[in-house]
Amino acid sequence: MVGITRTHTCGDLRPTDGGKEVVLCGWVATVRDHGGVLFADVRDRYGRTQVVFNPENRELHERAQTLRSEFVISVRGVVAVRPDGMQNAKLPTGGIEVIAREMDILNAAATPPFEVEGTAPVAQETRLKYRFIDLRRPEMQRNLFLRHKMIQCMRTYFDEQGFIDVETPLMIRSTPGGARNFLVPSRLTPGAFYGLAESPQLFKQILMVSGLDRYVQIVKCFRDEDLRADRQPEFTQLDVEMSFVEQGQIITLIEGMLARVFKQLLGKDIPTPFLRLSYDDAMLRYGCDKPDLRYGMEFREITDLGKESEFKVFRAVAEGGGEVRGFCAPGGGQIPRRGLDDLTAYVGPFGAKGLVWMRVEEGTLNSPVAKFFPPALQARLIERMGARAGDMLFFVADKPSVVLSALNELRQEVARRLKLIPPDAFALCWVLDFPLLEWNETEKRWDARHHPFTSPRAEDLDILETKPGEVKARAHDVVLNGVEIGGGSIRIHNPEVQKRVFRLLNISDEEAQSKFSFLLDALKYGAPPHGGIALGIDRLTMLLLGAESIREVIAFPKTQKGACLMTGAPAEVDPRQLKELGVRM
RNA sequence: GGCCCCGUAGCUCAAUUGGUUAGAGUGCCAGAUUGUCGAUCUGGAUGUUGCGGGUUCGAGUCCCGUCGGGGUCGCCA
Repeated sequence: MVGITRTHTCGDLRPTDGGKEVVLCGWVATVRDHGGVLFADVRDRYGRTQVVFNPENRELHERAQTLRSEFVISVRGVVAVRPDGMQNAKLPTGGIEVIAREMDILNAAATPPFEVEGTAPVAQETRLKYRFIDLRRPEMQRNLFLRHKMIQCMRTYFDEQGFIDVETPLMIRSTPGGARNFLVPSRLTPGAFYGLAESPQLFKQILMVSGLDRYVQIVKCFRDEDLRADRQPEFTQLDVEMSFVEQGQIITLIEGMLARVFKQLLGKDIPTPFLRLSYDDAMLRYGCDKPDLRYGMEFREITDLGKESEFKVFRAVAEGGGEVRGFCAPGGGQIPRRGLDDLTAYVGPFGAKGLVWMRVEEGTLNSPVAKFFPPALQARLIERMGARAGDMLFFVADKPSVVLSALNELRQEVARRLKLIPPDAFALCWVLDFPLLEWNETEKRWDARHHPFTSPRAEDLDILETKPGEVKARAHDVVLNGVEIGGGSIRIHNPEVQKRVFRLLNISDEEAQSKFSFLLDALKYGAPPHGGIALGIDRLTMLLLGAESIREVIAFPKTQKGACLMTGAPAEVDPRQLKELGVRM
C-alpha cells in the first residue's frame, strides 16, 4: 500500500532530488508501454512527472499495464536523474523520472468524453456538460489560478488602503429600472418576492451613511438579461465605495490597483495615470463610449471640405445639417476593391447609406469620387486626415449619430482586417462626463444612463429640469481594449437632489417613497458625500488572459440560454414546492 | 424578440452537382514492442448524419418545422 500521503506534487521534482524516495498522487495522463519498460505520466494541478515501471518487478509491471488515461493512482518510487539525451526539455520535471516501487490504483476511470490534453478545440456543449473533465485541462487550471491571484492581489491592495470588506444581501427588494431581476418567491409571505441583487449599489451607499468610510466587496451580481460572450446571468464584481471623495481619488485608487494587478500577474508596467477622455470626445474621436485605444484611426471631420467639393453627396449632407467624418487607415491602400465592397456592405446595417473610400498616393487621391475634389482640395484632405501614401481614407456622410456609429464599427473591422491590433497590448483609459440621462424613445421619457443615484455635476443643477439632455453626470467608466471593465460615479447625497432626479425619471414621489424610502431616509440622517465604482472581475480576468469569452474564467458558466449543462439547471420543481411558495404556473 | 453560423463515429473534421457500401485523424479495444515522452508497428470495433416532416427514382447534402450550441442586434440603470 502506497496510501495517499504525498511527499511531493507532480510539478516539484528536479535533478537535485535524485535518489530520494517519494510518493506522488495524480491522474494518469498517458501510458507508453514498450513491452518491457512502461512509462506513465502522472498529472496533478502542479505539473506532470514521468513514472517508470520496469519489468523486473513483475507483479507491479503487470498492474501498470492495466493503467488507462485518467486513472487515479499513487506511486512510491525513487527519483532518478535522467541521463543525457533522455531529458524532456518540454517539462519542468523533464530532468528526472520516478522509478516505481509500489503503485496503488486509487480509482479507475471511464474513457473520458474528450482528451484532457488534446490539442483540438472541443465543442462548448461537450466541455460544459463534462466540466469536471474540462477543468482538468492545464489551461483551465491556469485561468482559475490567475483569477485567484488577481482577487488575492486586489484584496491585499484594498486592505492596505484601509478598506473594509462588508457582505451585503443577495436577496433584496426588487427595484424598478435597470436590469431585470431574478425573482425568489417568499414562503413566509405568500405572493411576495425577493429580487436577486443586480449589484450592492444601495447597500454600499447606506454603508457610507453608516460611516464605514471605505467599503470593498468581491460579490456575485445577478441580471436576468440575454447573455453574450462577456455577459453571464451571474457574474462577479469588485465593488468599492468611499466617503468624502471626488472622482479623482476614486480614479487614482483604481489606477493603482490595476497597475499592481498587471505588474504582479503579467509582469507588465501599465503607465498611470491612464488617458482620460470626456464622453463627448470619445464619441467624436471614436464613435464609441468605450474606445479601443490599442490602435489609432481617430476620426476627423471634413464637413467643410466636403462642402467645397463637387461631390454631390457630401455637399447635400453638409448643407442639410449633417456631417462628413472619416478616418485614415494606415497601410489600408492594399485593401483590394473586393475588400472595399465588403466594408461598404459591412457598414450598411449600421445605417450608413454608403462608404466613400480614397486611396492615398503621393499627394493625390485615387477614388471613384476623386474627380470631384480638385488637387488643392485633395492636398488639404490628405493633410487634415494625417494621411501618407499607402493609406486609405474612409468617409461616411449622414446625420452625426449614423456617421459615428457606422465609423465606430468600421474602425474596429478595419483594425482586425489590417491586423493593426498589437498582440499582448493593454490600452486603458477613463471615460468621464457622461450625460446623466438618455432619452428613451419607446417610452418617451428620460432614463438614467448610469443609475438613478448618480450625481449630476454641480454646475448643471440649474438646468436639470430645463435642459435635462445637457446635464453631465459625475460618472466614470474604465475601459480596457475596447471593453468596459468598470464604472461608477459620485452619488447623490442630498435628499432634495435625489427627489428631483427621481421626478425627472418619472418616478413619482409616491413610488420613490414606497420603494426607496430607506434611501431617502438615509440621506436625511447625515449622508456624507460619497462615490465609488465596480469592476467586472470576469471580464478583467478574461482580458488579462486574452480569452475570447468569460466562460473561460468561470468554473461553472451557463450557456447562452442560461442553462448549466452539467447540473441541468434550470429545471422544473416538484408541484409541492410551488404550493408551499404559493406560486401557481 | 430579430439576424447570422454550427450540429456526421467518444472527440476534431471530410464526404464533388442530390447519386454505389458515409470516410480520415485522434481516441478506444486486442496483439507486438526495454528509453519513450503527441512513442512506434499490426489488426479490430464504433454512425438514429440532433429530432420530426416534406420534395425526389434517390437526401448527410434541398425545403419547412423543432431542439441544442455559438456569435450578434435589441436588451444589459
